[in-house]
Amino acid sequence: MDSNILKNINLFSDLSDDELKKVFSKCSVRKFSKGEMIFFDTEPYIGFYMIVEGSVKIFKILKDGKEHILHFVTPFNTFAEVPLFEQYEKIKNEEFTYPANSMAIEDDTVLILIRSSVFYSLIENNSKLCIKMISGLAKKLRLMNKHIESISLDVPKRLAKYLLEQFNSDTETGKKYIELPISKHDLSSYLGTIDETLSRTFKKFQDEGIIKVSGKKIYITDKKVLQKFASV
Amino acid sequence: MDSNILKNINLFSDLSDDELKKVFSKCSVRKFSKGEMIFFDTEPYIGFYMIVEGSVKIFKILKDGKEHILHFVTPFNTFAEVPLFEQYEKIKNEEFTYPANSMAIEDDTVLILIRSSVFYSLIENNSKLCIKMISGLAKKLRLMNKHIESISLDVPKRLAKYLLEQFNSDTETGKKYIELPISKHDLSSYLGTIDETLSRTFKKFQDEGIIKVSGKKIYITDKKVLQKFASV
DNA sequence: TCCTTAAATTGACTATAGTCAAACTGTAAT
DNA sequence: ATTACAGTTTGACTATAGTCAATTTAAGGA
Repeated sequence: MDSNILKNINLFSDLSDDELKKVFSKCSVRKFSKGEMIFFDTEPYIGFYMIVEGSVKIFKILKDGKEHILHFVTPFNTFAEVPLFEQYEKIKNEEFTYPANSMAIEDDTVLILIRSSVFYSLIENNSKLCIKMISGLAKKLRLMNKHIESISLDVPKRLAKYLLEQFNSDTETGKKYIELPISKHDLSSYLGTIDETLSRTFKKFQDEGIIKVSGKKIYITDKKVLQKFASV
Repeated sequence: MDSNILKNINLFSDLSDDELKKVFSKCSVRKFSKGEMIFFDTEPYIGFYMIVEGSVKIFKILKDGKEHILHFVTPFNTFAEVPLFEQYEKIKNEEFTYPANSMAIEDDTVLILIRSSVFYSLIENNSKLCIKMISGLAKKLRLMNKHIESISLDVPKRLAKYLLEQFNSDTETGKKYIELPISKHDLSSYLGTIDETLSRTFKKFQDEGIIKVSGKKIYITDKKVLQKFASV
């Protein structure tokens, strides 16, 4: 594995080969297996991560032991960049912790760690990189806005929205089904509900002839009605 | 009103006097009265706003007419910067709309509009400004994370958290009460509930001797118990 | 001050989704 | 094939918060 993998990361796509090599020489690459923790919200912040392969969930654990999933992150995206530019001094002094927990949810999840200090020196006089960074954060904000919006809806609406998003983001044309990229348990947590309620909602949709569930494959049999459910 | 007011805006605090004058000459300053709309989520995006005086709410309207408040914005902060660096081409062609609605919630709310093009040219070779921008977005992301986390809690927890945040952010020391900066109706919408439930929750806290409500003044009589309520 | 309107509160009821416990299914390992 | 286990589903019950309607309180204008 060499510095070329960094080219795939959106954030770094404008860097020169020299810069890429320089950055790469200071990065750590690590492979995680399914269920392995990447960081806890109790440990000191040292930098952000990029996903090369696999996927990752970012979550909080509530006092009753329940987890609440904030994001899923997929290849070529970054996570845990939020604290980077906050509390500059505190990060330097290792007084700052990660804002949430993070776990690999697939085997062979390959991550690259960019330490804060490396990124600081890189970004200092590179306004193109800055602007990439801004775009990335803006995109996250947009997603979170959507997430907040949908949380105030009822569970069927939330599920319908999620299914349609997956369906529409699937690039393959003509496909009549989606493959859930995450476990149903993680999906309930992401949708802000519990396994039982999610299960019942799937059943409800199935009974109404809108979808057909077969494991992680969800056949969309009546997109129109699903859209009607999802419409706020 | 001259270009010096821009100095108060966090984002611009590092600009030179010359730069400030240049920016200011291209800005529009407008005063809004309470309840006046600033933009709708249907109109083309032209730029972001800064608050000099007053305050603003950012919200979505659901199909049943209910509004869901995403943020409150207070003086010296910016809002609606999210689309700035997304869809660069689309913004130029005015194909992009504001992502939510925005309304002044106080009389004499003074706003400055920075058009996208002005900001593009300003940020191009100013990495200090870029970094400020990044910090601002990062801060918003952090707040939204908190917001998402709290929405999954029950209403008493959400209210307790909100009251404590207000209480702790109040700089005046020794103050035993907080003054709600927004209407109770807006508060319910922000907390993701409705007026009746908020009212009952205030009453519950009052009956338990934790707070004393008198209009917008909320006396915190038992901070410890309130904290216990808020603890996730 | 009264009058009008908006904001806030209360009660009775309903619906939605969470809890708990049990049963079932599918998959992977022996 | 058998076992073991995690993941999923189902049922009965409960709790939380939303709905609707009515009332009370507060606030702003004439």
